[in-house]
Amino acid sequence: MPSSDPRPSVTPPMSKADYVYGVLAEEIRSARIPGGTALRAAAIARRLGVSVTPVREALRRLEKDRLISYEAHHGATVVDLGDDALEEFYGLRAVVEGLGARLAATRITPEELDWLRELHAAMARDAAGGRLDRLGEQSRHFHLRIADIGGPAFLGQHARAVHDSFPVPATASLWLDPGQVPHQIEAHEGILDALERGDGAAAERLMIEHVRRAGEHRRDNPPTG
Amino acid sequence: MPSSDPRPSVTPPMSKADYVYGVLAEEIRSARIPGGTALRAAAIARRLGVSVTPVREALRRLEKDRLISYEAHHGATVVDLGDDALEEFYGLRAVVEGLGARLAATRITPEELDWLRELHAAMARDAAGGRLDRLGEQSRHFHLRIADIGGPAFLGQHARAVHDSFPVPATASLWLDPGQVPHQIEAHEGILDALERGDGAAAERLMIEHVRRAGEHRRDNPPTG
DNA sequence: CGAACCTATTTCTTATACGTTATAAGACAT
DNA sequence: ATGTCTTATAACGTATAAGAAATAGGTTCG
Repeated sequence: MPSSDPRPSVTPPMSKADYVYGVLAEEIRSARIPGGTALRAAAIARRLGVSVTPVREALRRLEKDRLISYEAHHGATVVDLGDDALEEFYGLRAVVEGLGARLAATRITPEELDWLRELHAAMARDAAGGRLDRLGEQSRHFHLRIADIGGPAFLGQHARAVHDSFPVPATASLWLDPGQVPHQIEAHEGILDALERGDGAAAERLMIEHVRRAGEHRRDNPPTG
Repeated sequence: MPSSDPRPSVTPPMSKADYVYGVLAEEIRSARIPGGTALRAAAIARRLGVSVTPVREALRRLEKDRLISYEAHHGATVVDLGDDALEEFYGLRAVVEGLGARLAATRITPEELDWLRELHAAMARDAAGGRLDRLGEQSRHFHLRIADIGGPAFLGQHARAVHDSFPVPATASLWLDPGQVPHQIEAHEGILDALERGDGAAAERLMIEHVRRAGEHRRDNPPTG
């Protein structure tokens, strides 16, 4: 990955609520905590060595992320979404990130394009070298960066919200399938070319097809776990 | 509005956190609390007669709604979004609700279509009778219901999140402009016809055009506040 | 005169205690 | 024997208070 990621490398001291939120979000998104699991605030507080107050705040945030459902006086439960939701997830990602790509084509700067090209080259190197384990996370950065460029004020954050609101076990990543990786790399390259040409319509179409294809592959190849 | 709204008419006792959240969300979305305002938790707690604990939970939820921004040890600030965000907001709504309409065309039931037709008839009556003040809220139900029908498991909730994540002063509603109302009513009717025909492509196209047009009108007619 | 530092104040952040509600097991009446 | 009511328990919801961090104002040193 390029090193010019603008996020601060020295993170401010994390509050305990942020810490709890980060831990639980990662465990739920990676499906290490499976859907349907009941989350008891007191137990989480004991496990992470904090009181229940920051745990409650973390649970409220996860509820807004649609990763847990909350019922008054009953507790929190990790959401359990079926195949219908999976199809909607990829359909929504397609149109949202497609819009981001279309807008990005008209306002991307050479520096931003270089950053994406660098990231893409790193992915191509990893793919050629068989280092498939990093590709999923790098692809996430690729997609969300384009959405941020196309819609820095509003769209990018919503694209991130959509992207992070669906629990996907790591074993379900398209990028772990050696037969699929070349096609994905090629799709990314086509999108980059469209962005460089300033061809918003093509960028949108290619992004939509790319994400839809990922959804179809995910549907036909359920996670092994 | 039709009376067959499936939500329970007897609402469970609202928690204080829900109460605080509801009050603040309404005040921010209606722009009664303008963008850039600093929100102090203790002051809110005093004003609403609760302690800071439920206030903090409400603020965390509003942060996830992107109605406020939160900075550690500094406090919450009502978001202040510019014209760029406005354009992104309507663009995002267009593609998300367009996808909802496309999916809805293939799975809408006669009962659901009847409900929408009833709502539409009520809007047409109010429009003809000059009762423009209700149209904005009714239109919100119209759009979100279609999204819920098209994507009941996932898409509908995200459409709602997008719709509610942008502060729009009541004075900015398209539906208060008597010159625009007939066009909007006509657009809704065209969408309903496409849904009835099961023509997903047309429903998506019409919904996108409808929302985009609303965004353009909003851009050319800033709120009078 | 300006910049850096210290301190007082304000506000957020967390922990703890108490009240409230849901759930399930057991007793009682039918 | 079954259905309902009672009660015990466990979990959530809220208030309060103590602790931590950031900001502003004044002071001191260069």
